[in-house]
Amino acid sequence: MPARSESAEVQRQFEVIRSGTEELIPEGELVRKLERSIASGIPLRVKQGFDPTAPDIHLGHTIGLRKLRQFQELGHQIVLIVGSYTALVGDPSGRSQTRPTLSEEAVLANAQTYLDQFFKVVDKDRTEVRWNGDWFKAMSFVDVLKLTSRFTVARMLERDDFEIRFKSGEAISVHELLYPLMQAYDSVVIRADIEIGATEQKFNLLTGRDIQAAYDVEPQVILTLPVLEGTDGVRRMSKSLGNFIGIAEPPKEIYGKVMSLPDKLIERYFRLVTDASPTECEEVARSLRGGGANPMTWKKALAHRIVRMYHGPGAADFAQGEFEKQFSRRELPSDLPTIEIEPGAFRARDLMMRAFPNQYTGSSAGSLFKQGAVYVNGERVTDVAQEIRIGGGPGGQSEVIIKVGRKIARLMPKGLR
RNA sequence: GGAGGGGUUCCCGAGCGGUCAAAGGGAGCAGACUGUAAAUCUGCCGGCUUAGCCUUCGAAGGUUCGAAUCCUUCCCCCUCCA
Repeated sequence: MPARSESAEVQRQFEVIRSGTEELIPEGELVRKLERSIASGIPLRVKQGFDPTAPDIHLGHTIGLRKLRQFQELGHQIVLIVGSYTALVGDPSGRSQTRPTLSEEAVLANAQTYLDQFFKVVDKDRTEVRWNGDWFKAMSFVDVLKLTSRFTVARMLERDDFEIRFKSGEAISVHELLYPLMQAYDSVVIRADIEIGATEQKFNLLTGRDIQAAYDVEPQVILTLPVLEGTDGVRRMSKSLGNFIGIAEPPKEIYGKVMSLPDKLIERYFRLVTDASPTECEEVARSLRGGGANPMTWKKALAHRIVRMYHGPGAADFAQGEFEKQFSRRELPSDLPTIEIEPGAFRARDLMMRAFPNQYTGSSAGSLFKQGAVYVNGERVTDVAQEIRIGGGPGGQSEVIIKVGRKIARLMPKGLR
């Protein structure tokens, strides 16, 4: 290949890699790695680690996964590290508290679910999956001492999370200090050329460079990506905060959650978690800023797009149709959850609790009645004791629709139909 | 090892013998308004067979008619000294 087209290719790849990133450190090293890779035909090894602490991949994770996908399309080798051992420590990043450690079994159980979801975004056939337990399990205490001697306490405490916790008097367990070193050591073992992660991972990623150098491995380039805000519009998307949109969630659920996002996140979501081109994103931004367009219109397009990416166009159309039906026209959803119940007379509150099993305690259900949140067959019911008859006898209804806030369910007598 | 401070309901944080299921804020849920947006206002916010009762203030004991509040022991966290 002539030198000119090689350098053009380096330039092209560099631009793709840099797009959408927060930081790329150091850029010069990336250029050199790309030059060497393109000249030799040996792909770069691009690493990202995941701790299988909770078995749901959400849109926040997809930012990194989509970047990995880009690397695959550029012909590079993706290495996914399943943090089977690091999960036992718990990443202190962005934490104000020590994480509870998970049992080994729980970690293994989560990992498979995780991988299935990874491969909705990255190409499974072009991915190397490594479990870091494979090497950590084999390490002796002497090996651990060797690793820990390569880093100093002062440098570790420079790290923002630790510094804040330390100064504010929060507990930091010694084993948490090991986390960045473990992640760094992963990079030594797999000889990572590039490691990607969210911005809060910067310290861990940089530690990887130092530790690699200490083990005579060429340091990795680090690439950080923006952190996605969750459905509350403020805090980072996270399962434990309950503000996440999981890619394996049902289409209607994803669509609905996207619609509940604050308007100010529409453009950001388009840019960070959809396959919209930069030109399209620009158009969205212009339209929103211009003030002419109803933000809801764009949000619906966003919701449709995200559902389509993970469940296909049919599901996206369905979710949109259902949304319009249920929330715009206030009609019943076509897949109304139905619960069969033995015929008889019920107090309204008991019936409501039967319609939404395990969701309410007697007290919370009672207060919802008081607040006028409960509708039975379209009529607001405020008396918890109001009698409702289901099925056979006189006054017995063959179908009762109960609506509580945004939730809705149908009760039918057993044996009918 | 020594000295001191602290552990309160999902989170922060008041309370320091009865009037405490425990102020206030945040989060959450619901109602009004709406576009399942934002802002605003209102209500709920331990549980139950709900004008009453039961369980809660790190754990276990104890004092008292009565304890989140006092005492004892234990567990945990932090600060300073070594």
